[in-house]
Amino acid sequence: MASPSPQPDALPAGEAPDGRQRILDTAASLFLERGYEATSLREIATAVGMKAGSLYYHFASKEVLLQAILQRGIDVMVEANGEAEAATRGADARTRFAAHVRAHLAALFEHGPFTAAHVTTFRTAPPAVCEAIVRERDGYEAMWSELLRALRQEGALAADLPIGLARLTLFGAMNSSIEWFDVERGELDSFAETITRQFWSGMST
Amino acid sequence: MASPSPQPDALPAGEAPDGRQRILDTAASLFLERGYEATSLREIATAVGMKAGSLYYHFASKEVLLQAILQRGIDVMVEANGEAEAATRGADARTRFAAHVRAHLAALFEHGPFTAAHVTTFRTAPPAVCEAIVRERDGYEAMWSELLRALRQEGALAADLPIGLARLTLFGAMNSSIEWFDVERGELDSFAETITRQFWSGMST
DNA sequence: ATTGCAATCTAACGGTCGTTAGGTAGGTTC
DNA sequence: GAACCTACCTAACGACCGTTAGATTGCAAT
Repeated sequence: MASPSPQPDALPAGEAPDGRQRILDTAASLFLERGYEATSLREIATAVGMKAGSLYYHFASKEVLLQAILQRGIDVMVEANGEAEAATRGADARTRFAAHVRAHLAALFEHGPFTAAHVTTFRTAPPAVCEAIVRERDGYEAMWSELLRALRQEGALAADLPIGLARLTLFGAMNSSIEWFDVERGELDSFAETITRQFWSGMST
Repeated sequence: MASPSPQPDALPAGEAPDGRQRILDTAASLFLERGYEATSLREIATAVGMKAGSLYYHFASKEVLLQAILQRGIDVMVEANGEAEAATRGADARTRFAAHVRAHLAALFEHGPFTAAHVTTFRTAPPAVCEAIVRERDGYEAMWSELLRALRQEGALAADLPIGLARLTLFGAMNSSIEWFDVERGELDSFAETITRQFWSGMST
């Protein structure tokens, strides 16, 4: 009979991720690429070098596996956001905004497939999984709303800016880059700067 | 043995959609809500009031059904875009831009679930389906790129605006509204105007 | 050497999936 | 009224799915 998950999610220090970690990485990649329902546990197991039944030593069900991945996706975002916050405390408004944009994109492209898999999978995830992680999700969105509200209060953003809608369009633009931005070919810094300028100053002359 | 599809896709004039049409509508809704893989033919058939096997009188396979829906999704977009083009010919740059934004959002929310299902389903659709519709998709995207290029040439958009990237972020922002905009509660006109202003003028003061 | 635990495999279970062959009811045409 | 066509239904097929119980392997501690 399968025992409960024996190890935490974050990999300890250096190298050689163990079985559970490799399952998480591989499954996140496959969920991102093909979707949750279209990916079978046998596919995941084969990619990891196991048999399907062995996955149940690490995860109680496919849904629990997805939940762990989506959870980790938020954790990556929140952490990147916190670092951007700390690194630009006291800086001018545009610099802070740019740092948060860059942090969000870094979570999507530079810290494994977890955040990207979260973004593409959440909407159609099983209800039980959504409910289990929706609180942290709301928390991350609230962090962004508070940032925009603070910038507006400083006079850097338009006084009549609808913050909720502005955040959603910004999220939509950044998250959609999963579908078309190739982190191997483009520089993330210049990409982040372009998106920042686009939203900060608009497209018109 | 099932015969080939006996009727065209567009409903003729007035009322009472026939079997094929109701299958398309229902399947598009379900694909949009739960995703393609997560929706079974038996679910679709039950929702339409049929048995699963009967769907094969109208569609040769589940993939062909999806392809018809995605195709229709593009058709709706292209048509809305063409109307916006015709209705604002000769108008000033911002008016034309706003009309195209409004047309794209109308395709998402006011002409059935086809375009929305297209946007949410295309990325993870079976390769054969993607290849079958990618040409028309590219065509629609080219229409937008040409619009932005024309506006830039008129001097209405920033001379150094990266058109490809600007189009992608705009698409990302508009299409993401599928996840959060409720057409029952909000007015589409004011929503379109807010997004237009956001991209045209930016958020900063 | 023996015990014990962690991690994986084997082999199968019931269920659901997309799909198909063949039947059938009702309307239209000759 | 016989033939035909349209639009469904019935019943099943094989494949694959998530999941489980129990066996197995290898290493660590005793």
